[in-house]
Amino acid sequence: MTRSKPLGSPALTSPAVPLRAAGIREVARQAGVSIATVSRALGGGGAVSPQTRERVLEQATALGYEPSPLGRNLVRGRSDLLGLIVPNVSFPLYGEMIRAVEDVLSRHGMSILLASSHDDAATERSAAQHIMRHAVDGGIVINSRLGAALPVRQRLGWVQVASEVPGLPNRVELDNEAGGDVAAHELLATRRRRLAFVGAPGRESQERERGFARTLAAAGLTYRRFEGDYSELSGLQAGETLFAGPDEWPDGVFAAGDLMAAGVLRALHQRGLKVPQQVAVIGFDDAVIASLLYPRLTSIRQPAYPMGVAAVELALRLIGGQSAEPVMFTPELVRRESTGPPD
Amino acid sequence: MTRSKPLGSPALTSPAVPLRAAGIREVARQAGVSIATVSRALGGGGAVSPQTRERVLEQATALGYEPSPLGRNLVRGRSDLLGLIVPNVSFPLYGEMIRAVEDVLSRHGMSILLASSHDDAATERSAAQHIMRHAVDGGIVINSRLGAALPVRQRLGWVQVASEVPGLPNRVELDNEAGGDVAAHELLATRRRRLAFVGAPGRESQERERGFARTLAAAGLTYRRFEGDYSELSGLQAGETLFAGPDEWPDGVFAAGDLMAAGVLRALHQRGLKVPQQVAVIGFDDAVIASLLYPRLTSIRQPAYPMGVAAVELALRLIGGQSAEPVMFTPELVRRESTGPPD
DNA sequence: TTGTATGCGTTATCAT
DNA sequence: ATGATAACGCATACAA
Repeated sequence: MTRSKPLGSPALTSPAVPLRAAGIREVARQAGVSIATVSRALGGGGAVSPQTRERVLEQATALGYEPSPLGRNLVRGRSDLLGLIVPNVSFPLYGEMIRAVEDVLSRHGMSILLASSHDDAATERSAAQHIMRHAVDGGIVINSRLGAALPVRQRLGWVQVASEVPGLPNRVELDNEAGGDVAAHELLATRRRRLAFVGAPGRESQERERGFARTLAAAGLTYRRFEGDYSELSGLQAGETLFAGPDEWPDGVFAAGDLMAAGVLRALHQRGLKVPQQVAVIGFDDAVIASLLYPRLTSIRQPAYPMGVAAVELALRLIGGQSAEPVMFTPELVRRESTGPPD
Repeated sequence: MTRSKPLGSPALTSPAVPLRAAGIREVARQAGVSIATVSRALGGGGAVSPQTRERVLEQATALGYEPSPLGRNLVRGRSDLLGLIVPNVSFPLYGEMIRAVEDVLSRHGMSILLASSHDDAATERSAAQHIMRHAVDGGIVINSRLGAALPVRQRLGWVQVASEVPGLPNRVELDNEAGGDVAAHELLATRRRRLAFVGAPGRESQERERGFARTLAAAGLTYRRFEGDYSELSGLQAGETLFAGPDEWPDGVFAAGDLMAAGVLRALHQRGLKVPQQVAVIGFDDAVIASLLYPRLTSIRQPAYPMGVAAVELALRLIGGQSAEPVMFTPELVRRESTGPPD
């Protein structure tokens, strides 16, 4: 990347508007009332005579007055802010969740304070502290590495989504095992018998494999396995390994992530194998890329948006002092072009 | 998606820790000093005797005290918050920018307040107001539809990235025209002569096309064009249209976005045309998906992360009262498998 | 070095 | 219906 010389516009440094925005007292003075009345006229709380409210509103808009959230929050004891900690902002799945959180929140007049954990415990901890320094009313942690060790007051209304540390009371989860189960069923239903699994480190992949393995075992089948790291490259390597020799190629592959499935597809292209005629491939997550691949990838959908919605609602309920219970989501198969009858 | 029954954990409703966190007075009392001394001991501002500081710190940690950001912000007149308005959180390119902003910000002890504009002027306006209600020190707007009409006090240190409304003094831009130019050069260099452009509404696509057209004109060439909407589907339709008849197929296509390029690739697959042997394809943005496509897509890279960094730094400078000038970035060609010598 | 006192901008309580 | 005033939690100028 290159940063060329600055554009021709003049440097911007000095303010173009009054240094100090008008405060409540100024409005009160101009309107000839007390600050208490101004607060009532605007806040909608108490009773104010129509003509007084009229005058106040008039002066308020004239002076461009808007209540300071700082002062307001100070006295109310809350900030209308919700913390959100995600492993990686630029990962599409998390983007979906963020979008969900934001959509719900904006309906409640709240905003979201964002931070990343980079899948690292220490970073997550400092992110949480950072966020709490802003007096958020609550928060959501996605894929927490810390779990209960999070420096968070439980009462604040913090919710964990797909936490790496299970067992917390206030959480939103995905039934990964059921996902693996569905994948196995789809492959079996399309008459695949020589199966392979491409996994990755971490609890989620393990759970997906467990469901996969259990269903295969029930059908009297085993499978080959390859350990990747959720990257496309590791999927490519998996594919190259699985389809190396001339003997006994798998005719069905289940990858614990769409990126790895993409890698497998690429290996298959390079070997000149037809998908799904010769080999069926199933991914996990159903990220946007799934439908962009060639052929379009069948995947186990992780309902990111609904999970995000559930998480905020849980947090909001907690903040409101209401009771709340954990929620479990079940993934669903999204059938596309990479599975189907063989040959 | 399915939401199954709640998990077995007990409902969580009542606080597990002291209702009210210890305040500065409590610490002062326990340490036997005044609140002013506590403030100094912790804030690092004034001078405090070592033993006093010792005692204060001791009590502070013992009581689990942490200064309220609300009170602090109120008196300091700033919040250490930066607003960030993006069109769509789940769009990878914006994800990159968000990541950049966050990385830089965290180094300055600041946090980011996020909102989406959904590429809609009204939504953008309300998002901005929402954000400003939290007394942010400044902000960044990506792809603003409002431009100078943004309800933002210039002095606050707001920066616009790739604004739809040009001419603002505090902005970060991409030289789209140069990008189109580079694309044209790459196609010409690989001996393509029957070219096509797939565009979309908006200023950015126009600029990219302008650069493309100018360079082709200089070579005495024209091109066919198709108007899409940045979606894969529109790219697919473009491809189907361009390669419909038996006559005079293009041998090089430049799409104003990677998604549309993906659509073109798919159309080419369906027609059984070889890329790049028969047709070369170039996308724009170099989003993550570019290298996931088959074949891997050559694209004009929009340096999202560096642009994000530049934007925060600009904002930070503005907030600090320093002068700042607009910055222009130049896109670069990322050569992959979808271009190269014909046949 | 430490304490006192004031102010930040608002809401809420209590009189009037 | 309206006004005076006390918080809210902290930082800081000033006095000691």
